[in-house]
Amino acid sequence: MTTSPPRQARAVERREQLLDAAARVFAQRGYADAQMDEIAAAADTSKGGLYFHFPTKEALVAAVIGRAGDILRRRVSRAMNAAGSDPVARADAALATLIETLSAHRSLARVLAGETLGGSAATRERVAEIEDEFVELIALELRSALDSGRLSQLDAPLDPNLTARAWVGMVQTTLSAWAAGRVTTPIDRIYPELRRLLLRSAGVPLESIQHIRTAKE
Amino acid sequence: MTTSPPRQARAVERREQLLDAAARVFAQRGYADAQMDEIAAAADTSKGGLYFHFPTKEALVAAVIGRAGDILRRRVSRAMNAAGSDPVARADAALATLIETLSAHRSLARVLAGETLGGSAATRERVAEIEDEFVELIALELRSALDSGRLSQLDAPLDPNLTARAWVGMVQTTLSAWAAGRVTTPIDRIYPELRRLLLRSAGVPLESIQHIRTAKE
DNA sequence: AGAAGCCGACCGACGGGTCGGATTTCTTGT
DNA sequence: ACAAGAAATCCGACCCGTCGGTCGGCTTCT
Repeated sequence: MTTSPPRQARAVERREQLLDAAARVFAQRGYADAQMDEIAAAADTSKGGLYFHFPTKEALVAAVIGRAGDILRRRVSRAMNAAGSDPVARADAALATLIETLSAHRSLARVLAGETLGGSAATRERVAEIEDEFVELIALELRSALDSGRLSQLDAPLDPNLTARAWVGMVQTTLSAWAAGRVTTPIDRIYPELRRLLLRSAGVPLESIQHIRTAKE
Repeated sequence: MTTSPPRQARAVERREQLLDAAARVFAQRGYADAQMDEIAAAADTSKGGLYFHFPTKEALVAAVIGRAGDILRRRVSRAMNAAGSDPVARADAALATLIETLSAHRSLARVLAGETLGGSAATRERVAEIEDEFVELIALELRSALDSGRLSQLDAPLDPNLTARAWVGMVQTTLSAWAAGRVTTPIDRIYPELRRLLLRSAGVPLESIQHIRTAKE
């Protein structure tokens, strides 16, 4: 997929540094305005050095996006599993972790928010896929929550996929606006607010909403 | 088309045609991949002709985005005013109109969804501003709904701005996924679902949710 | 020594933008 | 009505700056 299988620890580490720098530059300039020279400079190397690790610019964004997705996915699923088996608690953990992670690494948030768009159609596709993965992840929990009967008091059964998508959109848009500085509310006030909105929209009884898990990095 | 139309009107009309073509191409190719030659061809003209009406590519996207925003804003506010003074009904009308309009003109949806990103930072800024305008529009209704006491039974007062932003995000993400074909649910099933989610998240009593306004252009 | 990693001057396609004219549309004088 | 001319609109070959990408050689590890 990349230039060569990086077996040496050193190469892996360097690669990671390059990805960090690339993520920063992409996040702040956007794909089109980010030039390979600039990324190389940001990583204290040269264009040649950069091209030793990544064959094309396209491949570089792909790697950046892929890694961002991996990081998020890994953290979120770990948190969900740690949260036990209650679907609501699991969904809650997912939300909290998402907010934690994205707020701690703004560049990650911006990369996923579309700053990397503008590349090829394939790039846009990749970002959309990651979004879809999260939708699927949430939809799964929703379905099992529905089965467990915790939200059964609703007038009509909700569509798990649509609801999950709407939730993801809510969180993504809000955090992206926050990352861009368009929302001045501090994150620790954003979290409970979003949490209430989400749970309430799904018809989770208010009692279950009381306990607020404190973010822990 | 046969006789001589008013002088200025002709230019305006042509400009409109060019914007239509540009919107289509931008929507389907994205900003970077859309070349001026292609847009010109899509409008049955030449690059020179295109440049007669728009000084730069940047200005062209700006115009496309601006018009998209104007169209949406105009339709939505008209629908809201037609809906009377009840905040919930007004918000509902806004949602319905948004969905109607965007689903009827996919290119409009994709332009606003970020297919035009990848240009300069100014372009991204412009799209964000339009989003902000809608957030403000909704937040206004929310505040007056709060004042009217229709959602007062909640445990804690909700933040109008944050809630409005979340709503906009919900709708935008869902419709954008729909426009890209990532959601197969037909729009007429998306609408009531979103509607329920939104209203419920704000704590609107279920009784008020019964009446579903049928889309009418 | 040999390989892995790195450098940076250089190349060349690509596409935004220009420009001198062609063509159409409107105005005006008769 | 008609022609002359002016103004508006359009055409497309060409220009040229901008990066993504290459490559031969240099440096640093094993």
